[in-house]
Order: sequence, then C-alpha cells, then structure tokens
Amino acid sequence: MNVENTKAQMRKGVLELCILSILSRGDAYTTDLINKLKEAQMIVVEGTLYPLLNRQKNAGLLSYRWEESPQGPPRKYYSLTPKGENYLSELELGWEKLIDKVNSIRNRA
Amino acid sequence: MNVENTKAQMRKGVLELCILSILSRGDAYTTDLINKLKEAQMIVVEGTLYPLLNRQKNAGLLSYRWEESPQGPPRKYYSLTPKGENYLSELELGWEKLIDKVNSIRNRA
DNA sequence: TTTTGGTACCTTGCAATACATGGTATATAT
DNA sequence: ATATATACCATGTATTGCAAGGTACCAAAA
Repeated sequence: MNVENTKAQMRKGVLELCILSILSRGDAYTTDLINKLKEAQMIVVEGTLYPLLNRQKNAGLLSYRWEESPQGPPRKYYSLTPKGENYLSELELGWEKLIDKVNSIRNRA
Repeated sequence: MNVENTKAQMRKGVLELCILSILSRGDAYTTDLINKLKEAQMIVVEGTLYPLLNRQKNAGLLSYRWEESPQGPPRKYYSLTPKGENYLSELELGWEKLIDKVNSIRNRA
C-alpha cells in the first residue's frame, strides 16, 4: 500500500468516463486516446486501453471502423453509439455527485 | 459492464481518502465509519471496510485501541498516525489534481 | 439456565480489472 | 532482406471490493 498505488486507484475509476468523453468530441483510435489522456496527465498504457475499449464495444457503447493509415497498418477508429452517449451522461452525473460526496466528507466539521 | 458498476469503480478509488479524512477529525470504529460514509451516500459494507482498515493499519497509517462498548463486545477504535496524516495530505492533493485532469478532458473543445 | 437478539469483529471465495510483458501484422525505408 | 515504426491483441499477475458466512461478547427474556 503506497500513495502512488492509491492515486492510481482513483484514476481507474474515471478512466471510462474520460475515454467516452474524448470520443464524444470525435472519433479516435487507440493512440489518439492515449495521447489525449497523456496531455491531461492521465497515465494510461496500451495494455489497459485495448481491453477496456473492447469491453465498451461489446457493451454496445462504441462502434468502430477500419481506416487506412498514412504509414503503417490500418487503424481502428472508435465512435460513440447512442447507447454510449447515454452511458456517458450518466457517468458525468455520477462523477459530479461523487465530487460532492467526497467533499462533503472532507469538509464536514 | 453497466453504469452502476462503473460508478462503483469511481467510488472505490476515493474510499481510502474518505476513511482517512473521517479519521482525521477524530477516532472512530468500523460502524462509525460506515454510518458516516452512508450519510455522505457513499455505499460501503463491512466486508470492504474490515480488510481495508487492516491494510491501512499494516501500512502504518492507522493505529487502534480497544474500548468498552455500552452494550455488546468491545470496539476497535482507529486513529490516524503521523504517517497516515502525510498519506492523507498526498491523497487530498492527488484528488484535487484528478478533478482538474478529468475536467480538462471533459471541457476540452 | 437456556435462548434470543443485538452488536462487533473477522475470513474466505469470487469477480473485475489495471498493468507488465510479449506476440503478430503491416508499411516504408535502407 | 532487414530494420524501424506503427498498430493491433492476448496472457498472466496482483489488487481489491463485495457477498456470504463465521465467531464472540453482552444483556434481557423465557
């Protein structure tokens, strides 16, 4: 049990929300997602992302299409489905409520 | 994969923070903690809390003492150690940064 | 005395999942 | 051909929240 581990735990919980949120503003493939998460200082690696995207796809939250790459193998571009949009809305609400809940605990006299 | 599951994931990450935060304002035993978390609508059950408190105690973040109960068996009251206080400080910082990071992803144009 | 009910502690087994690691395939350049 | 960069994916491990069940203490009722 160490601080970095625990902070990683906190990140985990919101990772799904972040991915759906990024995709809500436009289709992206895995490397896009990793880069955008990195920009926001959210550490994620391939081994985490591929299975997660697969789970979300299998749950009907995402669809994908293949697209040629300027260099290298084709890319799998993911898009939010309508179901994914609903899911995202609920997660956003849950996230905001969670912030309130935690702050209510932290600020209680 | 469903919304409740994912929201539970988000809760998990901040559970440690919440427990340490509650204890920072005074010693408490398990049922106290559960009640305070429930007040803040953070769902937690015994089977989660006991192992977690044990981990935190083994990590030197908490100490405990036995105290008589008005009715029933004695209670194990936990206190934050100095190490636990430092740990809490870092988690608080991590939590605030996480909020910023997630919001930077959500609000990006 | 025995039983019941409430409180409090803890353990075991399961399931979910992030991550490290390693593997495969494609395209281009040397 | 070989090397390099890009991109996909799978496997194994460790963590950990939770459900379920167990043990023990105390007081009051039967």
